[in-house]
Amino acid sequence: MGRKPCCDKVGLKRGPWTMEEDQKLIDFILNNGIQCWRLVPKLAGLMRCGKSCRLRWINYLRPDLKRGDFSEDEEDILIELHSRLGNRWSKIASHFPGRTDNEIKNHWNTRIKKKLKLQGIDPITHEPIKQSEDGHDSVSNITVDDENKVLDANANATSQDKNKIVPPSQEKEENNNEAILNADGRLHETINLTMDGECSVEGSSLCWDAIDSFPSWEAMYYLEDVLFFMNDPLVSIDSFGKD
DNA sequence: AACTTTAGCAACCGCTCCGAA
DNA sequence: GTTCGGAGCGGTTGCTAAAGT
Repeated sequence: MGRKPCCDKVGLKRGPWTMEEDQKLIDFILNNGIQCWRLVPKLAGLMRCGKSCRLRWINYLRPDLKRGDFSEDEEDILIELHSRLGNRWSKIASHFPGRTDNEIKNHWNTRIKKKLKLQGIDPITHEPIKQSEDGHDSVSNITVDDENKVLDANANATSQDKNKIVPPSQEKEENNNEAILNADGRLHETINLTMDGECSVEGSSLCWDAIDSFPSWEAMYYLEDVLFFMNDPLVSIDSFGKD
């Protein structure tokens, strides 16, 4: 006996969502919450499969989504995380509150891959691209001409050393569990970053593992503040955040 | 102005994981 | 231990707008 499909596809609408559909989904979830995605379209009066509703909500309709371009700092952190976690987009996304795995994946594939190649870094291995004799690198399709563009770009970027991308492989330490996220110049304490992508602060129970479980920007600021005060012996973590 | 190519993004597909029965 | 169903994930596709010719 074959497995039942996640939904009866006959008669279901596909393709881009309309504003009315969006509104129905938002109204339903805000009023009822999410118990079972399979039931959501039925109860919300949508001719969509539950999977489609889930995707639409997570990637587009959630109220806590942060939309807009990625900042330089976000890109740096993304590159760093990708070098450690690979294409585990949901794990990576859990470090970017308000960003979705889909958004991060798209941004990586359309922009950062290109950016790294222009910098002579292989976006898969994060190692410097080796040049073969015919003028093409051995890993991707970068040509000598592209390399010249890199040199030009670097020449123009000398004043932006702060944002210079260092291939993570060159800065990896012996202990892979330790990552220092110092993109903003303040967040420089040690964070435990496991191979599973879980992130936690030493001595604290703050930990998240997926987009849906990521608290909010407040939690991120809280984490940042905890990290800031951790060096201060006069401040107890237990008392932090209490009024 | 018309056509073609490219880039960016939303959405879909198929698979795996995990918990419940 | 096995099966089933729901949720989640990553790869891929397809549409649209912008850029180039």
